[in-house]
Amino acid sequence: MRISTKGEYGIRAMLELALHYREGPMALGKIAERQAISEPYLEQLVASLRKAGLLTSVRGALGGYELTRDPGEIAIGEIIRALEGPIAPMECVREETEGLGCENSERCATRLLWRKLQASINEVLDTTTLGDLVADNKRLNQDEVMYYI
Amino acid sequence: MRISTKGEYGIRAMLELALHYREGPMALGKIAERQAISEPYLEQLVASLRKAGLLTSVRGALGGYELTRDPGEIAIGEIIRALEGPIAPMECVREETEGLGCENSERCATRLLWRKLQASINEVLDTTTLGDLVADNKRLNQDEVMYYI
DNA sequence: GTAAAACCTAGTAAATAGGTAGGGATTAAT
DNA sequence: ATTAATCCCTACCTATTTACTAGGTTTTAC
Repeated sequence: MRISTKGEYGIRAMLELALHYREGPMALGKIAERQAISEPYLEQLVASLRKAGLLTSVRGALGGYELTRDPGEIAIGEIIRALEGPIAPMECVREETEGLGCENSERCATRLLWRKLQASINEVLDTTTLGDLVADNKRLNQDEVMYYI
Repeated sequence: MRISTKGEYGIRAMLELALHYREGPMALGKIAERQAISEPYLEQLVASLRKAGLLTSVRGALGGYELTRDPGEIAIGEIIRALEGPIAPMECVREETEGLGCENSERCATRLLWRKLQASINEVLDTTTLGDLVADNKRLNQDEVMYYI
């Protein structure tokens, strides 16, 4: 039950962009530096986020990345799914492959448990937005400084 | 965010024992057969469950395993933790290593998120017991047959 | 004493995680 | 027009974890 560095770095990068929303594109090198993440690695993650429509890029000199929507409109769940795939504690509750692999899934007690767990995780990740993190960060630090893990 | 086969198999094995609670020790071979799990592999998982005090063994011929407590008193979270370690979506919210690794964790907005997620997962896993799964199984199948994933 | 069972340790193949390397394409500034 | 900065893309690599298998020892009912 662990979120990998993909999800972690992705959220940190998106939070960095959220803290500088509407300030024009931010270069990947700057994001990587401020968040102490390997730039070429972050590049791959950002590519997934772009394909998922969560951010857009501006190419060329002075280019960079920016959020496509207001931070308050971007749920953490979207970021996690873009980077780590569907949120499912067990294969049998993954929407894409439902029904496949187990014949009696409709009468399976443990599957009910996994569903409950999945719903609980989704609830947290889909009701929390980048905007919430920005607000929390402001409250915890009283300035623009962002402390990362 | 996946539970591995350790947790899955462990829960299925424990549920099998719960379905036959107070019927005397059940041989590992029988559990493995009924749940279609590799017996030598299950052996290792069961060793962890025994060390965690969730089941006891009876050695020798006619031996086997049985739950140490009533199924209603064994939370799913205990089983998962015994087999997969502490439940923590991120390293920084693992009780054992709190504070280590990150200096500003007390002012970290993303850590708040991980805490919320962790609490949500724990809530489900610690309020659901093997007894609940037994009841669900009975309701879903109206007999002693157990359908597994 | 024999068979059935739990117990224990080591090894191993495949997948996943967490990167690195190196080049190509696009564009602002000069 | 050139340069420098930047995004874009693919391939590769290493360590760890996962999910087992193999082969033995010990205990106990019969």
